[in-house]
Amino acid sequence: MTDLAELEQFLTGKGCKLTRHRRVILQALLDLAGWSSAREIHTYVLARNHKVNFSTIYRNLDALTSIGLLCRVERADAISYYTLNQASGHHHHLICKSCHRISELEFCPLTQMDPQTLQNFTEVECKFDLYGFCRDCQEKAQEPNAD
Amino acid sequence: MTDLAELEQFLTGKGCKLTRHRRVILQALLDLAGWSSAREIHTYVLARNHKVNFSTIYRNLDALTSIGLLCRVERADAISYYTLNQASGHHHHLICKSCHRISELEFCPLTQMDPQTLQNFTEVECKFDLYGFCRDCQEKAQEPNAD
DNA sequence: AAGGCAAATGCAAATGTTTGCATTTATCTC
DNA sequence: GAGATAAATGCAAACATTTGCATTTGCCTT
Repeated sequence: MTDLAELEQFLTGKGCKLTRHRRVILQALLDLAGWSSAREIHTYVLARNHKVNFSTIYRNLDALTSIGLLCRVERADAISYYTLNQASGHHHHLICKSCHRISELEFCPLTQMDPQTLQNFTEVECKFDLYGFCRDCQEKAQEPNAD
Repeated sequence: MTDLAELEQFLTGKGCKLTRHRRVILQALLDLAGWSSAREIHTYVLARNHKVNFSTIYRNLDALTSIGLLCRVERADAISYYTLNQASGHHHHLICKSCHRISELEFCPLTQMDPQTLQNFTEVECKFDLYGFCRDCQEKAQEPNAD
């Protein structure tokens, strides 16, 4: 989904109301075109003269994530980042602990697990992410005067 | 490790100082014998007349976790719980979204992954936990007058 | 035992995020 | 289109947790 009308249709199809704020937030996510924090999105919509409360941003990012419109990732510094979900569906992430670059992982551990190991738990959600140092950050760390 | 002396030896072996507070916190973890939150541990040590600051609790739980003495799990309600690490080594968890019961998983996705999918990331840490409803909570949800 | 140094601590303030509650808004039904 | 209803919002306060900085403490060397 790459245009506003399509996103809005998906939203109403899920029984969500189409508010002015939601439209502005979705447009921000389209414009920012990548991973953004709640703060960045808030700053962006304020700069476009839309007065929106911070908690409204959070509540909407949450709502949009639970209907599958957004993808949420928590970086190593504990700040959450959001992006419009590409068609690829359920997936996980590999996140750099230094530059915070996020890349996708096709692999989902839940599909590899023997059902009996789940001990009859139902509606199982899989929280899985890998944190390491990407190639660029390893190289930087080896330079003589690197920080 | 099930007694204080053994824990203390492990601590100093890792180059950590053996402070009064650390001893008290370790004893609390031994006494509480299961999963406890920072708040619960703080309350427990205060009740035993040891005045310890909250941030000291957090800093120590963090330090003890990074040297492998404790195991930390974040519940679905975003509160972190800690317990003394049993000998079993690296593992992950299955956590009930309703009663917050925590059970162990032998399975670690990182060991199942093709190295090339890690895109040359180094020092890769695996954050993996499953959240669902345990058998007991499913049954309770089906009772006519359940909440 | 005395002195020095790094690690640990107390305190207060800040972090990102969530929540309770009164008010507003979008959408549905007539 | 008017009115009803549930969802969405603004605001302020709360949440668990972290951090900066000055002070204290444990431990190593002499």
